[in-house]
Amino acid sequence: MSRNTQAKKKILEFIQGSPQAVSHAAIFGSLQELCDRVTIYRVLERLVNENKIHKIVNVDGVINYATCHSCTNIHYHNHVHFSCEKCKAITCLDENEITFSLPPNYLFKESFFTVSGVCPACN
Amino acid sequence: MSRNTQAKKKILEFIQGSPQAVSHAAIFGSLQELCDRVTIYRVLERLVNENKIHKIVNVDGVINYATCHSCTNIHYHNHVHFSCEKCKAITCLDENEITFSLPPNYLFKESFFTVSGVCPACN
DNA sequence: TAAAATATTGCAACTAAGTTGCGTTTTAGT
DNA sequence: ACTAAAACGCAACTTAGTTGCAATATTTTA
Repeated sequence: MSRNTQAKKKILEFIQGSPQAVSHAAIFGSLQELCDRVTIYRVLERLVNENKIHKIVNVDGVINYATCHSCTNIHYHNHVHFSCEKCKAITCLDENEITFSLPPNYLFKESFFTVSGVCPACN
Repeated sequence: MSRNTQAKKKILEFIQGSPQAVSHAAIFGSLQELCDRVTIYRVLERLVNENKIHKIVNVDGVINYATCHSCTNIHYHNHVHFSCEKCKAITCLDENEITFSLPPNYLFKESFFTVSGVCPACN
């Protein structure tokens, strides 16, 4: 059973308090003295397994994390994530629901839709 | 001006001859004695800049490369890439054209649409 | 076609992201 | 408060990708 530790609480609060998706490096940078960097990786893994947060793979390959706003048990993150080239912010464009269909005999598990460019704040 | 070297020719041939997107590691594994691994990274960068190939960021964050089938000058890879959990193959589902619209004041540059799951061969 | 200019390569060393093993500490249930 | 299991810290490791620089290969042009 998963335990509600100090590190887990603080990390989840940090992600929930952020308007953007955050990377491991960003969490470690902000919560420096909270815990070891390995613990952050392990907490993030637990939070993903518990459906509290979800992963977003950035265009450079770095994994970022954001809270699930509208997910119950079934994860269906079929909205667009926007990655700004200038300020590096990764935001969820929830208004953009994407629909697509897989060809026959494909089994769906997860989807990642990321668009890169420049966000309004940097434009 | 870009030169057409041995390494570049062979690497492009290899990518063109592959039915799937390939990673740096896969290229290095197959073309072992062709050149240094750093050269592969640099050749891939050049091929991307010349619009001969395009990048696909896999769900695990590893970057893969595939040839551009239907691109002229403007890159618009708005089709779905499928990443198989079992055989690890990354294929282009060209039949799935995705349409979406960005909110006002967003500048579009690139898009990455990846779906993970199990492909027909492994299912 | 030989020389000069410059793009490309190999090597070694480096960074950044993420993982693993293991002994110790903390948490939750009784 | 006791105990078992979960979580932690630390150190070491892997994998992906980058950088600087001297040596080599490709093009250009004379």
